[in-house]
Amino acid sequence: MAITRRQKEVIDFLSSFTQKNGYSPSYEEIASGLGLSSLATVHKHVTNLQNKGLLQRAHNRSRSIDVLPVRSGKKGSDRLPLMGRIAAGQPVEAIETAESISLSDIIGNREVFALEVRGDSMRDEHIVSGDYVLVERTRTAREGEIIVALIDGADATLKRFYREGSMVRLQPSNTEMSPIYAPAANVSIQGKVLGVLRKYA
Amino acid sequence: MAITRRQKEVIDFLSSFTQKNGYSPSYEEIASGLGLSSLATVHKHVTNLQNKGLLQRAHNRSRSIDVLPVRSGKKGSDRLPLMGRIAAGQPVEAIETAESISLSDIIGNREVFALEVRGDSMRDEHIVSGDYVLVERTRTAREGEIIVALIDGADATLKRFYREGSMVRLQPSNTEMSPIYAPAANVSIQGKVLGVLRKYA
DNA sequence: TTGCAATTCGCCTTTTATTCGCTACAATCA
DNA sequence: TGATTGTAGCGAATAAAAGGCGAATTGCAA
Repeated sequence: MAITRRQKEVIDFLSSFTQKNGYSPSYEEIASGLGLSSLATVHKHVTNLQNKGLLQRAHNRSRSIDVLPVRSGKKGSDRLPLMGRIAAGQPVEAIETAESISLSDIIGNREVFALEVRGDSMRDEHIVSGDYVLVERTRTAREGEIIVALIDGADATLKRFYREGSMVRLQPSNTEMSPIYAPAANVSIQGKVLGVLRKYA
Repeated sequence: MAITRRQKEVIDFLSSFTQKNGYSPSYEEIASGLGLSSLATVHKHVTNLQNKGLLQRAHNRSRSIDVLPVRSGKKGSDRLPLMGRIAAGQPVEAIETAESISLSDIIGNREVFALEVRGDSMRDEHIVSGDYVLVERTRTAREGEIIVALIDGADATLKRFYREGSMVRLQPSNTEMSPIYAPAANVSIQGKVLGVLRKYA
């Protein structure tokens, strides 16, 4: 069952609102959150999404919308069977499914968010424009880790982190680019990169 | 669970009062804590919340309210908030959570498996040893798609796919490597790559 | 048994959800 | 091609919860 771009926006708004406030939004709040002026439109969206099984709702009850946990496709969830290593000389279908992999293997219990990458500063690291980096929200980092840093409270960038006395060196992984040196006090670490996700069109 | 804004305020008051004093508040204390003037209103709130299973209470007993632990179960959701684009010149924490991303966005309802990549044949494509490619199981491919192919029933490789008459060209993305030419009949397509997942230690 | 807290009742206002009729667009199908 | 279906949107009218009140009543517990 297909989901439209707009419907995904609705779902995302619902879950982020509920996450933040501890209760679900009223239709009016949904409307203003999505830039709609008619409650009828909101109602239609919610009804459609309910019919698609993506959320639950009690009839005529205020703020009764529940976004259902991950809509798992036909089989299983977001967990993929790991079929083995490539170039192993065997037909892929012949390999027994022994392991599996999913985002949970990267996330663990940490607080993680995603960022879409723009620019080439980590190209030699094979992180390129359009990729999503999976970032654990943390304030500290160890030598050489890839981090998301905020410099002078203004520019967010993706770099490798090195400490040099009271200064910090933020090293791009691109031979054509120069490292950034800044006082440690001016660099605010937003998180460190746990993984990368890329989606081909 | 469906909960309204006011109900959450009530719950929050109850748990913080109980936390602070070691005993639950009387209805009068609840009323003054929430700015209410009628105990009937308090009673209605408490009754509603009890019906929703959020707290317990003994009938007609003073200060007998117990706030039940919230079954959160928030972990396990493989869906990550997408906070924005990096290098956009804005503090990451300032960006509103509007979208999200998860493996489902790549998988859809296709049949997908993962393969761990060995070797450098797609290095220029920024797919490197240790990455996991997410592969849709399919028998056909279009010009230029990245596929998993089995050559002569023996070697599974990751290459870009091009048709050239009755032959097939499998093109590595590595300037140091040469393409493989093979009769179409000897090449068995195992699937095509939808995405890449990388996990840092 | 008596006092204080909890419960119940009817009634009111505000908030929220639902429904109706209408336009427009895009994709699909015969 | 034209017809049909599904998504997306508007505003207005209606109905139902949710939230609130004061007063009367009940029921533990000292």
